[in-house]
Amino acid sequence: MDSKKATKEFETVLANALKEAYPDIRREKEEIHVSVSVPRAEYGDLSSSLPLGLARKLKTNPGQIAEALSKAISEGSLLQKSGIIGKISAEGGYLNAWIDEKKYSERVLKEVITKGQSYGNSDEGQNIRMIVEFPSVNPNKPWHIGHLRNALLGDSISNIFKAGAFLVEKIDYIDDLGLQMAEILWGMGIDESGKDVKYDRFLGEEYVKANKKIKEAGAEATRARRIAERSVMAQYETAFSYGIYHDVMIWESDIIRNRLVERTMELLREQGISQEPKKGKYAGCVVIETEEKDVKEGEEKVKVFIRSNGVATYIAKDLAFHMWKLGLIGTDFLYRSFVLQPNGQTVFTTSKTGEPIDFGNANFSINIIGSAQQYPQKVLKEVLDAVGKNGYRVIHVPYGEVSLKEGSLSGRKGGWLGEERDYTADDLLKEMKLKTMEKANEAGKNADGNGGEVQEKLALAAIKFEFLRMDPAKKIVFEWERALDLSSNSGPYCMYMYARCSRILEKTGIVVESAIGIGKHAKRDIGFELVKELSRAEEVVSKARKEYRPDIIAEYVLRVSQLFGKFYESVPVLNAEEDRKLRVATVFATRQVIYNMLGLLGIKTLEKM
RNA sequence: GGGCGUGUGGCGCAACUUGGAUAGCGCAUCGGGCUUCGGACCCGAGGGUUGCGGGUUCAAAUCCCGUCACGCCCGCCA
Repeated sequence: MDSKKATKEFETVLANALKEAYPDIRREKEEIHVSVSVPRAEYGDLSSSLPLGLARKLKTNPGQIAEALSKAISEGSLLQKSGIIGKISAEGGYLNAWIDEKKYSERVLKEVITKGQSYGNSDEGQNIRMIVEFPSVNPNKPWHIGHLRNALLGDSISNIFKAGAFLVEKIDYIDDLGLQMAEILWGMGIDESGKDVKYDRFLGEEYVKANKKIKEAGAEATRARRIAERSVMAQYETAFSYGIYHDVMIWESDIIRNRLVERTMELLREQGISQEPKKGKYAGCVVIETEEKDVKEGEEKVKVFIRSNGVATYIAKDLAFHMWKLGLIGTDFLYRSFVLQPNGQTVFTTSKTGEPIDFGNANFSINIIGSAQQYPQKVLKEVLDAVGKNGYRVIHVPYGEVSLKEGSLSGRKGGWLGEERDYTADDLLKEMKLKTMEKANEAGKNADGNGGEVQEKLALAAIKFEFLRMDPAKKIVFEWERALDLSSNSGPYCMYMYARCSRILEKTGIVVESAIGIGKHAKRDIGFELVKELSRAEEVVSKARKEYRPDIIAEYVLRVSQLFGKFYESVPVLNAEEDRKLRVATVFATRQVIYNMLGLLGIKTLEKM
């Protein structure tokens, strides 16, 4: 019994009433559908503004139309006995529907209890294969809080799609060839001979040489890879501490070594998508014309894919990567285990030696990439569109930058380096643990009775909830004071409500399954409000999936928790006289919904805290 | 110059895609509530011309046009 069914029933009644009362008027199902909403409690459980919409057409005032429809419903006995809508009334141009509390409560609670951990899931994905790419941090620095936001979004969106029966592959792209890696090697002491030539020229030459060497799997490339792998291993320690896991990492050096770029460019040339200007500014490059005009130059704007020195640009490598993701180009990638993750699953990596595994070949890819990269992502989509009319299969989920009051977190400038504590994912977790510990001591609880596990989970919940509860599009200005504020709008708050549910259930001794069918009074109280909210889970998760927005789920689980908080204070469960079993079932279902929804955010619950 | 995003009580956010009845939540402020299932809780109060100006509509935070502010992007970089 999800909320959609109640809405649907109401819509059918409305459609039939319309047919009865105004046979000449035609309204699309969709129109009736959008007129239905959830009003304030005093106006019932569902409300339709249909009469307001018809007023103009019928040249009658909305109140009369509502009355006429209401009359048609009662006289035509349009409310079915087996249905869950018990009453409909007309008021101020609206038609309001009241749900039968007892029937609805029983059906909703039964469904939650029966489905358990899969409540809220759907099968809309039909086992479609998809990729979520995140966070693809360069292997030359620790994850800062901006990378963390990316990773948390990617992880949660993966969960949300898995809950929709999609086959999700979590991929991390490791750029071990970029300038940043070169800079590191440089810093670590590359031969600086050649100082007699112009410095920029020397640098450029070295860069070309480095790219060549990598193709040949030369010594420097091996060294770069070794350093990068060590760095990624360290970054993954951070990921693991946050419960973030991947399926496979794709290394840029392996994309180059497997000649994916060349093969992609060949394909583009064959299809006449790319051009090779013989003269002018782009002589010697391989370029693709874009749809827009370059205002400054007054000529066609082009994107360079292969530079005149023969080296592929970022966009070319990214295109090749996506051709692979979508199975548009063959691959000889070999994989080996990178490390066994704490969740028991191995994360694989592309490698020079290993075995072929069936990664990639996805129907679509969701890329969690900062909104600053919307332009290159758009170009990528356009080119993919031209190649195989498949551009729509790349979905860019842009998220707002995380910055500091004093400026950016730039890796290059070291903005992530703080004075006392860094703005890294590691330090944030450390600080949050201290904070939850402090809070526990204030409340007189034994803070580290479980070897710090409780504080660890609470700290993770606080951080994850804080980062996921707002629309990804919004940018975040990070401040320690606010980040460490454990207010009521938080992960720990939801966990607290969950723990309270657990506590009650521990004491009831009722077999929950038997609670069904025994609700006698199911009054229109806060408990019913709660049940109605619980019924929305699938609808909510589905919306979050459609919009790539975990914040919708955070908002929902917070609402459920708040309603439970009120329920808990005002309605006795253990000492209930009439509705004890129904209330126990409500508690059980609430606990399940909080568990499932927090799970989608990557947050683990605690039985006691 | 062009593109994208954001703008909602002092602060942080929700509602905008699909226009509906009194714009929700938290923090902060003020005032209440532990003999009852866990106080990391609950109840109440004050605080809003939804950046600004037009338009459409019976009805606009929501749709349209304009405008302002802030951020990001528009390189043979990555």
